[in-house]
Order: sequence, then C-alpha cells, then structure tokens
Amino acid sequence: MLEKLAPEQLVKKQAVESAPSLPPLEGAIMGQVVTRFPPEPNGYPHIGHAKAAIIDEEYARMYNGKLILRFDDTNPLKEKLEYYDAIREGLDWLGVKPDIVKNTSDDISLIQEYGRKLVELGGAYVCTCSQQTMHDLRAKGLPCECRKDQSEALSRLEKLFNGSYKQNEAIIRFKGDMADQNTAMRDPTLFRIIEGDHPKLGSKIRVWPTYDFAAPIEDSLDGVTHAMRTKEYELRNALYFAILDRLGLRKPMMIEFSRLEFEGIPVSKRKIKPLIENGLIKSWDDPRLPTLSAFRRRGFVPEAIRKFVISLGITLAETKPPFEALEAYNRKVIDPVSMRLFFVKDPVELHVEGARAMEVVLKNHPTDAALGSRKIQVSDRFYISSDDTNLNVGDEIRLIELYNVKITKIERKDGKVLSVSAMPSGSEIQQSMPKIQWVAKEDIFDLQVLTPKQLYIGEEYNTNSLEVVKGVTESFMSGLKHGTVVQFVRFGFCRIDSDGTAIFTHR
RNA sequence: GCUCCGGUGGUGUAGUCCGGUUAAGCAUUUCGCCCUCUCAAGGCGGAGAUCACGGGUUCAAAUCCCGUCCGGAGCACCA
Repeated sequence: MLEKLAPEQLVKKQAVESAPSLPPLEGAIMGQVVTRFPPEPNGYPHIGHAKAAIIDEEYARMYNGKLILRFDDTNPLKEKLEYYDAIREGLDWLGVKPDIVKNTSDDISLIQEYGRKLVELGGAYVCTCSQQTMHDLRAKGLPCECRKDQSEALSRLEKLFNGSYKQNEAIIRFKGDMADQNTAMRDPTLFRIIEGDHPKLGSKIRVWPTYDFAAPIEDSLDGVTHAMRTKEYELRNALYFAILDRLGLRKPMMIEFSRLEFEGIPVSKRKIKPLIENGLIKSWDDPRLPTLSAFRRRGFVPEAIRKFVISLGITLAETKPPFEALEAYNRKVIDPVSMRLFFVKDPVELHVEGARAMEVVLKNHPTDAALGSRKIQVSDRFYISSDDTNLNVGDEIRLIELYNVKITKIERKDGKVLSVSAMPSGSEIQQSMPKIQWVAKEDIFDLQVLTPKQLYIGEEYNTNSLEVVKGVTESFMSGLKHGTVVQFVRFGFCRIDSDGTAIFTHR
C-alpha cells in the first residue's frame, strides 16, 4: 500500500511545479474532501466527461480525499450496459481512479423512501395532470388542481407505488413556487413511471426518480462535500438545495464550470449519431470524434489531456478552447519518447547515379539513445516526397543522415515531377542546404495516413473531414506494434493504427 | 418573452470576493535568434490587451455601483 502511494505522490509533486494547477477549493478540509463524477451511462465518454472527471479527481487528490464514480442511471430508457463499461474503460485510460464506484440505481429504494417522505411532509405531491396542462400552467405561473387539493395526496402516493397508475398517468412533483422567476422551481418532476428494462434492475422498478431528485439525495448521502457540474445546471441549484432543506439532509457545496468542446468537433449525440447512421462515420472511435477512444486512437496521451484540462481552470466563461493548446501539451509529452522515422508522402523516385550500395545506421531519436537505432540498406534508388521536388537542375540537397546530391535531371509531365536524377556531391552538412527525408527503394513500406480535420464547419458536415495521405515509409515500420506513436521527420506525429494505416496526431 | 450566468492580447486563462504592490502574469499562437543532419523538442528574445462599452464613487478601478451592448444557459414525466 505504501509502495503504491509513495511513488504517485512523488510524481504529483513534480507535476505541480511544472504544470498548471487548479485553484484552492472553498471550504475544503484536508483529508475530508469527497467529490463525485456522475456520468449517465447513455453514450461513450468524450472530452467533456474527461474534463469533469479530471477536475473531480484532482480536487479529491489535492485534499487527500475521495472520488466517487457514480453512474447516474435513473432513466431505464437510455442506459445501456455497454456504456457503463465504455465509461469505465475511458476513465481507466485517462488514469482517473475512483475510490468508490456505484450506481444511483443501487439506491432506488432508498431514494423512493425519501420521495414518499417528502410527499408526506407536504413538500411534494402526486400530480395527474397532462404534460401539456402543466406546460401551460408553468408558463402562466399557476398551480394545478392536484397541488391545491391535497386531501388525496397519501392515497395517490400509494396508488403510484402499488402500480395502479400507468405510465404518464401520474408523477410526483416538487412543491415549489409556480410563480418563481426561476422556472426550475415551478414544481418540477421528482418521480415518474417508466415501463422499461433497466440494464441493472430489469423491470423491477417502475417509479423512477429524476436527476433533479436523485442527485441531491445521492450527493448528500454519499458524503459528497463538493459537488461539481457544468454550468447549464446553475438554475437547478435552488431546487437541489430546497430538496435537501425539506428533507433535513446535509448540503454539499456546489461548484459549476463551463462545458468543454472544441470548435467544429461537437460532443452532442444529436450531431454525431446522424453521421454514424449515414455511414459518414464508421465507429465511435473515429479519429474525428471527441470521444476518449478517438483521442486515444489519434495518439493523444492521458497526461496531456489532464494538463490541458487543468489549464482551463474552472471558469464559468463559455468558450471553445484552442485545439492547438491540447496538441502543444501532447507534443511535449510524446516528443521525447517517439521514434523518428522517414515517411515520404506522394513518393517520387530519385536516382542517384553512381551511388554505391551501403548500409546506414539511423538513430531512432535525436537525443535519447535508449530508443536505439536501425540499419537500412541503400542503393542508388530512393523515394522522396513530391513536396520536396520543387527543384532545378544544379540544386544541391541533402538526404538526411546520408549525403548530399546535386540534381542533374528532372522529368516532368503536365508540370508534375515524375522522377529526379542526381549525382553524389559530398557528405559535409551545410546548414543552407535543404535537408529532406527519404526512403530507400528496396526498403519501402506502403502507408496511408488518416488525417482528421474539423468534423463540422459551422452547422455543416465537413465532407473533407478525413484526409487520406498516401506514401511510403521504411520497412522498419512493419516491426512496430499497433498503437505506437512515431514522429515522421518533417511530417508530424502519427499513431500506428493498423497494418498499413497510421493516424495523424499533430505536427 | 422571462430569469440566471458570462464578456481580460489571435486563442485559452491568472488577477475581480478583500480597489493601489508590474497600468496586467502564464500558456498557446506568431516572428527572430541559438541549438539541431526535422518545418519536432529545448534555450533566449520580440510582437500582441487603454481589462465589452458608457457613466459614477474614489487621491486611486480590470477590480466597487448604475446603465447599455454582445454571447451562453434554463424554462422536459432527459441528464
């Protein structure tokens, strides 16, 4: 146990010095902070979840407290078992380690008891009005008959729980103030009847609490000291505290922060589902998506995501942070540990007349010898990128780690360079000479690089959101495991996704 | 429409509660130089904000007050 804790704390201390950190938590007592991350298992975890989970965890750790992962699964119509798993996997990858894992559905009976109690106390009532009536009444700020006449409240409560009402026939409403300026207080729903199979409880439960009721009860009972949520819930704070007040339950401190989303990379299922249904996107880990699995596939590392999230702070301002900032954090983490390889985009043959066949040894990393080296057999034929063929006869270029060549002939067709011929022109490194990467003709490995771009431009799907770059790299690539992140010299960082395919991470 | 919350350099933030300690710190972006057989990383330096706008209080305001404008959110038997 000690061995486990000690190294972690050491790492933490170092990180605090170099990385940005979160501001102190109001009212936090060392050793007694309890935070909670409460996702609904109704989809795959994305960058927005990551922000919340990381902040929750950072504060728990900062005060040597506890983090609870609580699946807020109070709507059997939406939850799915696979999402519970997906969320846990996502958090696992992120390195977020909850101290306690539970489901709100574990406590349904308890929550129901509190619901009954609230009705008995007169703080809530069973309402049989239609949604439409209530919608109108709320708009006008007027109470309905169910609220006015409470003589039947208790018998209705019994009917609700013994199955006498069908779905949509009755609900429990909080007795707020139908004329409150905060519309969330106009008698919101606390329980409703849902006929459906819940992934954890089956069809056992019919009367389900809403989030508005379950969240404060759970937070309070779980001992949460600091409850954090995104700012769209702000107006529900009054409700949250009113519920706890009437039930005489302890009140956590509530803190809001803005949602995290990137420009052109929407997080909402509303925007992503149609693309999947249309086949525009094949899976939830498509590199264009903001899901955690997509970030992983792209070559982003948890450490970078964490630093980035912390740098955002817990501000209330609604902004779309620059993706470049995330990339910068990621680059700094992966640069020191990524092998350098040559990748030639859109290859053009280079014939170095008279060059002798030989073996060259290339370092896998410019400064870290631990990453080793590789041997390549070269002859007089190479591939270079068409991007580097904007040349004239007589120009001198350097093939990195090899030698210099002087261009002797350029074959073009329709302005496009078909092949280049050159002759060796020395081996001394000159800073003024363009230095380009190359691949030996006998050493090629075909590779396509998937390059994700913004998914949406404004409200429109970006039809060029996934660019496919074709080229060749070294055969050395065949020995690397899927998932390895490499840097292609003068091209950028890429993660090997599958045989013959890599995904562009960033420059 | 009503209510609530935001508005600091291109971008994201610190500072705003408890007005003055650098008329604004950090990161990113961008430019230059150094380093370097990468257009990466690292080092150094530069550019870039009269703190949305208009009033007011004060010896003194990004920080307090009032108003205006702009942006976002909520007004579900979703979370």
